[in-house]
Amino acid sequence: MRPTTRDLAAEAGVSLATVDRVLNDRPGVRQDTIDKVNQAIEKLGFIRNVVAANLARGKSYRFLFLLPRTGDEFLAGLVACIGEANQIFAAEMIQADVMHIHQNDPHQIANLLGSLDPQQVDGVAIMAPESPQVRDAKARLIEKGIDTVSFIAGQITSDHDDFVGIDNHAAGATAGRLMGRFLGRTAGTILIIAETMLARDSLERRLGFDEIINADYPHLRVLPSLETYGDPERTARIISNGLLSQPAIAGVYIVSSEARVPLEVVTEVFARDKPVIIAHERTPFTEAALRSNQVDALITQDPGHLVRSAMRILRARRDRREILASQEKIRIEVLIKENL
Amino acid sequence: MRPTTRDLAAEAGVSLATVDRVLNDRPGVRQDTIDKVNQAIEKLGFIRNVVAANLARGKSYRFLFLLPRTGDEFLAGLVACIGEANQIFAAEMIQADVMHIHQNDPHQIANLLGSLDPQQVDGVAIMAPESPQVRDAKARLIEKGIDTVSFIAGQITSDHDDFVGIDNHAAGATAGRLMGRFLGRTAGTILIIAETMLARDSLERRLGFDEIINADYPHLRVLPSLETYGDPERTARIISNGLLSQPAIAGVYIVSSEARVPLEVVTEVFARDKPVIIAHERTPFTEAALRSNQVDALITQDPGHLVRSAMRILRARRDRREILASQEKIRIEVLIKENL
DNA sequence: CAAAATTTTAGGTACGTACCTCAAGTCTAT
DNA sequence: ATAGACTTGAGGTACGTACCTAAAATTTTG
Repeated sequence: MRPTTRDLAAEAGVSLATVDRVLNDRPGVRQDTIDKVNQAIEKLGFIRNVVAANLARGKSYRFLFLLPRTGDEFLAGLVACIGEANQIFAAEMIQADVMHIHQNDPHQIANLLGSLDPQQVDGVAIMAPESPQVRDAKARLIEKGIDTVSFIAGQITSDHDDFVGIDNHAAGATAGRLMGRFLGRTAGTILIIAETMLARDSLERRLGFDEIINADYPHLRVLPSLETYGDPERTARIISNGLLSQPAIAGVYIVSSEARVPLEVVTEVFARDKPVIIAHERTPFTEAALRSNQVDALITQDPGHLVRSAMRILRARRDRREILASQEKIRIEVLIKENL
Repeated sequence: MRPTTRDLAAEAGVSLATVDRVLNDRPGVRQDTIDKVNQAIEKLGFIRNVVAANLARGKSYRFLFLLPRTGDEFLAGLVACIGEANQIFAAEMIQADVMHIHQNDPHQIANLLGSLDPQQVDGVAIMAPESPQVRDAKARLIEKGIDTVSFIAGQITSDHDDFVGIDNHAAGATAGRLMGRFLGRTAGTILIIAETMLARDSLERRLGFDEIINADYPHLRVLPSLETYGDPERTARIISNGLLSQPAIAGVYIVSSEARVPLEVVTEVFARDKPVIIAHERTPFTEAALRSNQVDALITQDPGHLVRSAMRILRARRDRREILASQEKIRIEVLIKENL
């Protein structure tokens, strides 16, 4: 059997109360007594039964996901995954809620973060572009005792803030490599479509993509990014324009996580002589597009894994526990028709 | 707050003891009382606190992984993952051990399974080729009250036996598609190297691979499989022979999970004019080969995920709980240099 | 209708830990 | 030496559930 606090007390030659004080960093214990207990912990290989501890504390974890308010399918999928994760984690008394934010209003995000009550929320996963306001608000949250992680987007604020998501530079490079290999000796230009290049993720993906194409595929030329601003009409217009000025389009890389509108437009415009198309994220739409050969490959990150990972990391920080890095590493997945 | 058994008892208008009998399927409760309690469960949305229940029961889960005795790197990685998983799951009183088996001796495997004591082991994850003996032994284990899952290899015995691993037909198809696309218009033959084609996984991979190549890449021809039987010398010999008779080799697909020896031989033989090489599983060796461009792509399954998934499934079956399918689905991953 | 069988209640203890109080012990400084 | 501070011990209750016993209530059976 695993040693308990009783065994610890006996081994260290102290009372249960003292063991408890040491384990929970309570004051009023002399240093050498602390050492004695720690030695006993070492010797017995005592592992605190977190589950019993949380039961005794009546503790539960309440986390919050702050997600952008757009209605795209990737986000809808994320919200669904949070619901599923709540089911799994219910047994461990973990519960996550979702709040939506205006992505382009850092002030509002900062205000919302500022208004969070440590009594109500234990940790927040924030999916928002980096900005000084948000960074400062995060720092204040941590001071208040609310943990934060950057979720999918955004940057690493400090040691207290993990990033849950993929390396977007590598994701872009992966897209670039696949584009290069799929095109083989075909020469031509590559259209890049993004919602906005102001987002750090899009920028990094593009950089990674360019790096590979420029280094290894000199017969391909990457065009300047077309920005859709999420507007279907604008998307149709700029892609058509892009085509007129650049007829020899061999590939299309859709950088942003919402691929639906760009894909629909591209599919319509290139009725035949379809270029190689690579997009991001798995949604019902992109999945169907992959099945029907409209898209050649998807670069994705598993939304379920993202959500569970964020929740596990937030919980581990609450418990002052280490995480298992290998489990929390979010992989850059490559999806083709065959491994859907 | 989440409702407790007390709330349940109050709501159903019965005592705690009766609630307990209903929850744990103990005898001595009239059907209409059972119904009353179940209605209260529905109404309150009662979720049993599994953690408190296990604490009260003093229950722990002891699982066993039966793995082949070969010394390849993929297996070594698996064993390491089991160690890591033990760390994670220690808090939930789950512990997994490893035993090694002779892969080609179904009799011995069956004997070992037969000797397991339900008092000592709660569940077994078995990585072994399918055989009637093993199938029967599994059935007897389930009767004894020990749960089983087929792990990576082997088949689905019954409803009581989940399979933890990838769809090998789809994995082969994925390899086939990548091979076809990477080769582009290059014509030639494709060398298939396997440890043995007697293993169902290798067979399925090959079938999936052939299906794609034959359907979509008529300028490529897949050669008969070369079987290494895990013997380095034999590997070198048959690959050299294969080359002599088939000079126009455009691609190499290494089907088995141990790619090291075949890769070393292939790399040596094709000093220049390297074919497209696709292999399976991520190991220190294959990872290095990918980085140094000796390999073009790896089709992998995440060993950490495999192990954790097997353990979660076995635990869920013990608890008579449902699993979250989306979390337990093992993905067929595509690894290239850029998304390692 | 009474006896027997079944069902239900009421109360307890336990799991491993947290957290509380009160008393007793041990220092340190004057 | 003694007050005041700090340190430790002993005991308790609690978390949500499991599981046990004895007795009470109800139903079934002859």
